[in-house]
Amino acid sequence: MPISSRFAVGIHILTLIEVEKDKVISSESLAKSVNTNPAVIRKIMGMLKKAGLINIQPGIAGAQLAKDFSKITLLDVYKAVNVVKDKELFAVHENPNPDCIVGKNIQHSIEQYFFSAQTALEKVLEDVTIEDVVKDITEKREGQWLNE
Amino acid sequence: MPISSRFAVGIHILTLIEVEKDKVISSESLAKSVNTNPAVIRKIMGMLKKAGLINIQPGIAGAQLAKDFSKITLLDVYKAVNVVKDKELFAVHENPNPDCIVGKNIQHSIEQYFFSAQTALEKVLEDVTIEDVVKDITEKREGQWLNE
DNA sequence: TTACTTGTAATTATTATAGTTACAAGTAGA
DNA sequence: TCTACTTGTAACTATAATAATTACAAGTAA
Repeated sequence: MPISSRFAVGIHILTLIEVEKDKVISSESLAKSVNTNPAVIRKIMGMLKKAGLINIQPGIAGAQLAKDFSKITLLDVYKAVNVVKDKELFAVHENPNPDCIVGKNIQHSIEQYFFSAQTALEKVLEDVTIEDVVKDITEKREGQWLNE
Repeated sequence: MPISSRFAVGIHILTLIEVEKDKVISSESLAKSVNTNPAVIRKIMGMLKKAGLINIQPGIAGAQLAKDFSKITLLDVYKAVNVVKDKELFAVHENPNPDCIVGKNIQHSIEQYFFSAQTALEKVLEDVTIEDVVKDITEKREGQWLNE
């Protein structure tokens, strides 16, 4: 089962806030761009706010980035939207038989490789910022804008 | 949601077959070591066989590795047990709005980073073999064995 | 024949996802 | 204050994967 699309949607939200920073962004307009329900967007935005990535206020439209877009990494978003728990990208079977040499020691062995793999993945995400994503997108501008 | 424990169980199965290679290994004895149901083990063993990692025959106990344990990587197991589809570790939201500059281009941008991250993860798995896992375990031997 | 095995289907409980609806509560302009 | 809008959140749904379980046909070998 893939890692939840909350991650991709979180990136989408932050990117759109930056690209459309001269506009007032509501959960409604974001939902149209993402093509989902405003409540889904609000839930994810709540997570992004909690992580200190955006500023939003009850009752007031107009989300803002809480940091410069060059300082927000994909790893920040990934952690904010809670798609993968710390050190738990890979499930390990519970309670292998401790009376078996393999059952007794396999978890400790496997986990170190699983952690290495997860860390390698997260390192890649840490090296990409919202600025990179914004550049990918704006370099392809074709004059199409939301709410115009 | 974590990557299925089929992966960890697959590694456990191959490791036990190697460590106990002088014994006759059945789905029953493997199930005891893993601490699950024999039918679960048989299903995963079917996947390992299909991937050319083990040799098993209907009606006959006694699984064998189909390759030397130094030639079986964790990536081979990961692919065999089908826990992550090719290029689909991360879900991407479907159908973003093509009338929005962000919606139109975000997927292409995001996917390249997602693929890089997934590749980095898989590269780590490719560099670990069942031999490495077996060594981790046998270096900790304390005289405990299954079926003795 | 028997006692065992594997292969596989069907069923279940559990859990996360993603969407939907509804509404209380906050905000701001008229 | 009234109105129109917004956010925050709860409740509910449908869907899908996981993992365990049971059952049994079919293969194997003494």
